[in-house]
Amino acid sequence: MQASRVRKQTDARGGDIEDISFSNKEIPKIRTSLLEWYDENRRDLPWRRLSSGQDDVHVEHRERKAYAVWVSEVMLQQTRVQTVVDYFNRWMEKWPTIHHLARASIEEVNEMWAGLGYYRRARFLLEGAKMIVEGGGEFPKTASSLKMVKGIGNYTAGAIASIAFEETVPVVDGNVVRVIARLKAISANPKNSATVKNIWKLARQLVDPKRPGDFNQAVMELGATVCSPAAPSCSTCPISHQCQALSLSRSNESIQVTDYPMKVTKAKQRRDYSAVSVVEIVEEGSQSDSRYLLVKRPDQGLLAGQWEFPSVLLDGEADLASRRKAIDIFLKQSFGLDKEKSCKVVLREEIGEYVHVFTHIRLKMHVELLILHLKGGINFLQRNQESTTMTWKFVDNKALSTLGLTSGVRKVYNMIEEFKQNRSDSLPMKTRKNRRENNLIKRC
DNA sequence: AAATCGGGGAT
DNA sequence: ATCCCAGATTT
Repeated sequence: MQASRVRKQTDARGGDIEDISFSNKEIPKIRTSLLEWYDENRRDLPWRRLSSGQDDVHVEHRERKAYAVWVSEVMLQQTRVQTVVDYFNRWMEKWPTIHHLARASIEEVNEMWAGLGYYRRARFLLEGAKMIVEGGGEFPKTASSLKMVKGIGNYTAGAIASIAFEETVPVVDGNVVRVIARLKAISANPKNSATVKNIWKLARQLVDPKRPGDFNQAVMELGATVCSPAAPSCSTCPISHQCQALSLSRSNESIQVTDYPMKVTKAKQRRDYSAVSVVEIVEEGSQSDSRYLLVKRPDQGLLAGQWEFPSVLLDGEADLASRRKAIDIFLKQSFGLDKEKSCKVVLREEIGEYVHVFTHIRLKMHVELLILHLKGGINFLQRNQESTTMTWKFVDNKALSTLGLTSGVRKVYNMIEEFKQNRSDSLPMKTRKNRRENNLIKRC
């Protein structure tokens, strides 16, 4: 009892955050000003074209909108509007309704999502679509029933319910936290669960029962365009008169609007190191059939289900010899490529390093290009693949440039392309051919 | 409560 | 470099 009191979150004046609420005077002002502003300033976004409101009575059309809102909201989790637009359009073109999506494969979905990040979201979307369609096809229409679907949490449930079905429920995302923290000058840690709970309570007070979907979008739109994290445009803000952070900043020089919400320091990333080998197979005789080897990552964990160049996670910073040894072992165990077999190394060269930064990992990749000449060609790998669970495929140059790839793999491929470009610029064709045939070919 | 899970744009 | 984005799930 005592302990929980001590930890209780407070607002700027040291008061109890649970005592903060919107008065009956400010609520209608905020609703009216915000909706008026939103009607004038809302961005024209693809998922808004279908979801304008309450006047469509046909169930089918309404559920079509709900599906579009669902897809957009999941894509928008921790992801900027600008990034989502193209992915959303491609997705809706391929799977216009939940019934189309329910028939898709996880492989198709993964490729469509490639580059967008947080790949669990895509898997949950597919699983949710199958669940709904196979369970009778009725789209869940309330926030509480929506939350039963994997990948739909508090925010997304509120967003779909209010935008597609006009349920009077709030949403709280990063924008809403910021807007409300400033409106009420809440200096408590915004990551603290008690603070989050109370911001939900405040958002619930505000949401306009006449236009819940538009109101929720208005708050988020304000947070994204006016009440921004670093440089809010208070002079153009429609609810600046209700903003306590702005008011405090005017009466106290040591206070700024951007002090709200409180900044939370994040943990440093773990440091990982990997050896990446871009394996290019050159078939005997036909130079045009040069192909790259891609392997599929496990369907759980980091970058689940995504394709990548063969790579090995290293113990730490490793020297060239150790990295090559690790790659050799990987290729032998996964594909039976080893010294006894009749393959030739046409080229093995270090391309460079690339540091890829995730939210919680800082991965330094050592990239090499490994051109192999196989007498049996690609079929060689086919025969040796039975002993492993590794899923792999070959992709030619053209396909690689259009394929859905994660950002890191795309970057590595660009390094390879650049390397090859430089090499062919600096070496005449004749020299290249001679060097390959006379000097660089070694036994594995 | 803390860790996991991407990627990119703005500063 | 750092922040943070229309977050959710797992541990």
